[in-house]
Amino acid sequence: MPKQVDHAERRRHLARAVCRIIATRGLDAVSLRDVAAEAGVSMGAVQHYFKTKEDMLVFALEDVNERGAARVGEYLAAIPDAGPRDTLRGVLLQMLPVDEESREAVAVGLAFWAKAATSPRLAEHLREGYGALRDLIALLLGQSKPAPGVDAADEADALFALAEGLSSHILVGHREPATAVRIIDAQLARLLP
Amino acid sequence: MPKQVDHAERRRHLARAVCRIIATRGLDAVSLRDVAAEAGVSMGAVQHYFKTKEDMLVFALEDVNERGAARVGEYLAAIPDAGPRDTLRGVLLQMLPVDEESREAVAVGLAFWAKAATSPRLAEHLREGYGALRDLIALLLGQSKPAPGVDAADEADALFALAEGLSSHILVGHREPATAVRIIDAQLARLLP
DNA sequence: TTTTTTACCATGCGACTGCATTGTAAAACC
DNA sequence: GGTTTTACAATGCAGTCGCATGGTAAAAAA
Repeated sequence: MPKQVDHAERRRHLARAVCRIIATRGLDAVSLRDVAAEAGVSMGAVQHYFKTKEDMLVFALEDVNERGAARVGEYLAAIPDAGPRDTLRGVLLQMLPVDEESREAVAVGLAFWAKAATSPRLAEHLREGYGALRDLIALLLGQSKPAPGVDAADEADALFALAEGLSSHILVGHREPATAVRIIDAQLARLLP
Repeated sequence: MPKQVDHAERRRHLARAVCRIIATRGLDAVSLRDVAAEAGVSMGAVQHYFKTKEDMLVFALEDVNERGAARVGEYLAAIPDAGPRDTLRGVLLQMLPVDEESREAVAVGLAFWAKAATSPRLAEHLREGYGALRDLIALLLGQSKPAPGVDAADEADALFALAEGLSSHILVGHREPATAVRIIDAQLARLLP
């Protein structure tokens, strides 16, 4: 065998190149050649690590989801003594594209979301990725002593959809992050008086 | 000149073929040849009516937005004596993909929305298209005697983003329309007691 | 040392792309 | 009735695409 190589790490390296291209030039600008160039390897290397282009895209989606989950995990670990309400607020605000990293994550997510409308396979992968986040929101909401008559599951879906919609608006430049923060705070104030 | 032809009508005919392809196979499956086949014309005809592919896509976006606005207009005309609150609810529910027509509109909108993340020109077109709808929501919300402390502009943005997010979830099969209706009703109940 | 396996790289191929070009039939205009 | 203009149709072209193929260098396994 040739020089020992961390297979998974090389794949993540390529996945990040994919995400960078998606965030800057869009999903349909992703070609095997451009990914290779962006990652600084030859095209043969890309083919070596991914059997097909679709495999590469699916892996990139899983990777960006994992990184997003890791970010949320780090955030939660950094505020161990926060109450569920503040934690919930923090998690929701982390979904917004405010810096380059989160902007990229949201752009990639939106691109795949659109593609999932006509691809059941991608839709299933998205459900896996976003399900955990929605469950976390529902859990935190339930722990936050919501106002009477509040259905935790439905309201978690609502908060999730709201944050996603706001993220899209910010991403294309129609709204400012500050507006989204105000809206989310107003919503939390109504849900958790 | 050859047989007199309604130029605008022919363009709309092609635009609808574009939207059908986007809704069933995705935005990147749109090629001039496929559009021609879907519309039942030759490829030369498509080139005759649109100088470039991008022009065709932009026109298709404007057309689907116009049709959406027309639908809302018809809905409003059909319930002339409804109160602003019921009207608001009706408009929001019209944004959800419940039948084939609305599903197509949402799929096309989502596809362009994702593309707008990396295309300022498309982002501007989207803003024009969605701005009127958001203003309508804000107007209806203001007329509905909202609860004290409610910022009509922010809450219109919130309702808009919420309906959009829910629409995406329904579109990819993650949620049922009934869930979205429940969530929107709960939100309206909180805003307009 | 020989063999095998891994990690690439370079190249080529057929399919497809948007777009330009050219041709043609028909109807409005002079 | 000839001319011009419009509405297509057919074809060609350069470029790009995903993917298959074949080769090479290196290191683990024998």
